[in-house]
Amino acid sequence: MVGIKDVARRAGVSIGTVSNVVNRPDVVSDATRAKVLAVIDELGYVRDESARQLRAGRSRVLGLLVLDLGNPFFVDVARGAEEAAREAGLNVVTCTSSQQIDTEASYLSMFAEQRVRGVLLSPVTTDAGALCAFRRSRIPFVLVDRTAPADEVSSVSVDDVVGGMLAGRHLLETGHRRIAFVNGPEVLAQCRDRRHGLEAALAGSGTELSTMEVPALDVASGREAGTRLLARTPRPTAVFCANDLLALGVLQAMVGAGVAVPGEVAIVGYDDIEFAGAAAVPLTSVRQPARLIGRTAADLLIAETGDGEQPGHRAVVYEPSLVIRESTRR
Amino acid sequence: MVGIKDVARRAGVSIGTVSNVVNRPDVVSDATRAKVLAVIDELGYVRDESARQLRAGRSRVLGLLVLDLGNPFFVDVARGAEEAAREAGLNVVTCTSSQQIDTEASYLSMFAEQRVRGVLLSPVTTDAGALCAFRRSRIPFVLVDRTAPADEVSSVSVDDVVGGMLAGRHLLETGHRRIAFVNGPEVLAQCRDRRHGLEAALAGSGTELSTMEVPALDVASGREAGTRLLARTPRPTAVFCANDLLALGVLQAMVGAGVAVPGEVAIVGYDDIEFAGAAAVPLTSVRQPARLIGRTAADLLIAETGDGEQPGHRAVVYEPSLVIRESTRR
DNA sequence: ATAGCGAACTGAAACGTTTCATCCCGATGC
DNA sequence: GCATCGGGATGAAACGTTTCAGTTCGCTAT
Repeated sequence: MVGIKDVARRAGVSIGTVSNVVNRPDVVSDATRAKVLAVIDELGYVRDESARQLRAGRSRVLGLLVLDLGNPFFVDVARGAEEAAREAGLNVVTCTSSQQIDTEASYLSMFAEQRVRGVLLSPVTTDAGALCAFRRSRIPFVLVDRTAPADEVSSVSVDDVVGGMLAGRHLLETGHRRIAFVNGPEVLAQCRDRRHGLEAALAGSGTELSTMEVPALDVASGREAGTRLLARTPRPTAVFCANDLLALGVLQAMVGAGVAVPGEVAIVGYDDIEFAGAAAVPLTSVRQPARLIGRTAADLLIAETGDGEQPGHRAVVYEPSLVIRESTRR
Repeated sequence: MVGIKDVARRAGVSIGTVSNVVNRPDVVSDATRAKVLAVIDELGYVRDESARQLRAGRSRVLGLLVLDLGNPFFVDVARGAEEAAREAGLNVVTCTSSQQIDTEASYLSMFAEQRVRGVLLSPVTTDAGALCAFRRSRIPFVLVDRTAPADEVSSVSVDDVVGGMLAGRHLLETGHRRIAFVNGPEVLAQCRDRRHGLEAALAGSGTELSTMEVPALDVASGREAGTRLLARTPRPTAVFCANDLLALGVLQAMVGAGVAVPGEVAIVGYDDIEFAGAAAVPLTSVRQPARLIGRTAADLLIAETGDGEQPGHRAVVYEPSLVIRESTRR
């Protein structure tokens, strides 16, 4: 591998000069700069980021750890974060914890070893050891899609309780009194909060609510849940899913079994991913501003990693909104 | 930041011993090891990967650069690659070129600066400068979802010509004689090949084929293409899309306009992403073994980065298959 | 003529590891 | 009692940068 000293020798200048040509081209004379650049090109020199970073003490990358990249919601979050990072001259490396607490821990320690500039984290759970251990590394981080006391850490999230309530109220208004809630793992705060919101909306309405917890927030789990719901008697007249992926799965099961949606069963999803509108029956869904979340979180993080005075932590909470489509049309 | 020498001082041992505790615990006595580990825990020492890598000369990560992470097909490819990498004790950092040649170039040079162990690349185009420039870095790489002469570089792909033919033949067999092809940017080999396959299948059948090139392979572009197709007279009786995302968009436009699918217009997609089966009308699609592609590519790459004798390049080509669903049912 | 100045460049230290030759020392064999 | 051995620890070199205190040198102002 060709290094800076090969370039220096070949160009007949010192190592420091080559470094200057690369990093502060203005302090070196035109003639020298041209000569060095020519040699760099000739030798195909590429500077070694690890040496650079070792010297600098910190890197130019942000870590982003999300629950599931198979969920377009998080892909959009990632896009937003990348945009913001790019504007600040930083790179983002995106990883998936797959909702596994140990995968999360392993990626966090990888980030710590890389001396990442900061971390955007959509945590599986905030009270477990992995996060606490990471805290000790003193690397700044911002929680994504998850609230936290603002005196401890910044966070950007959407009010999931309100989201659950929006869905619940909408189902009440459309006349449903036997509702099933297909929820993801309750370790996830999102899932707990959405349930609480739903329950609050339904409270005192005399509605019969049954909750079913599935192991993963994906289409396959939704399909399975849908099949199980079909076997129930009496069958619920509406299904609220913690997630659009689950909702798409449930929908598939219904359509496959010849059950009319929304005629016999209404369905509400969550996230309003792009595919929700293109589904067998376009899905009513609780929309979250995914891209904005990613962007805001990255901005907050970048502000906290700045060398200037620390801006203090903030907890940004966005409001979700309900997008009504065919799947709950009366 | 606490370094190895802080640990050494505190534990009353040499730097080398601490390093041994971390990397080769067996060569150090039980007593010393325990003492050092205690200090590591107490001080919260995390080793600095950049220093480690600087010394080692190469990193433990593979770079993966795909065309679009918004496309679930590539998410699956990434999953496959990560699986394989994890088994080899390597990490994968995944990036998206968004089909922009300059974004691609920028990520490739980032990979080169990181001294990544190897790169999995789904290139925008193989004949442009970005790739040639990267070649000079001597970092091993494998092409993903793209063929190349096996004497130059390894590749893992699916036969897109066959895929296009499968779609074309199926539409012929289902009686269509006026077909529209909604294609992505023709700079992408995938798009060119699929068109060639389609044209080959239709050749001599007296079929009227019109091709429309859209700027991006996403749902929005599909929707737009669908709207334009609706305005045509006579309207095509079938639409083949270079991509499931496009197909979903076209489908949305059709359904939105009250055009019956497959009654008035049949639709065929490509990739068979999970959402294809859950669409408004379940999509007929050309399936590609996404996860297997990622896995195989990573395996090939890892073999090439091994220190042993070089295994030589290979070009793996998988066969696509047609999944027939409602959208082309007669 | 000389002091002073600034532009351009140099040389070496420092960053935090890993590795390897070396050293120490107690035990073993004769 | 002495040479040998080997487990265990040490110290320093090396990795490729960046940075910064110096050095050189041609110019300008006095």
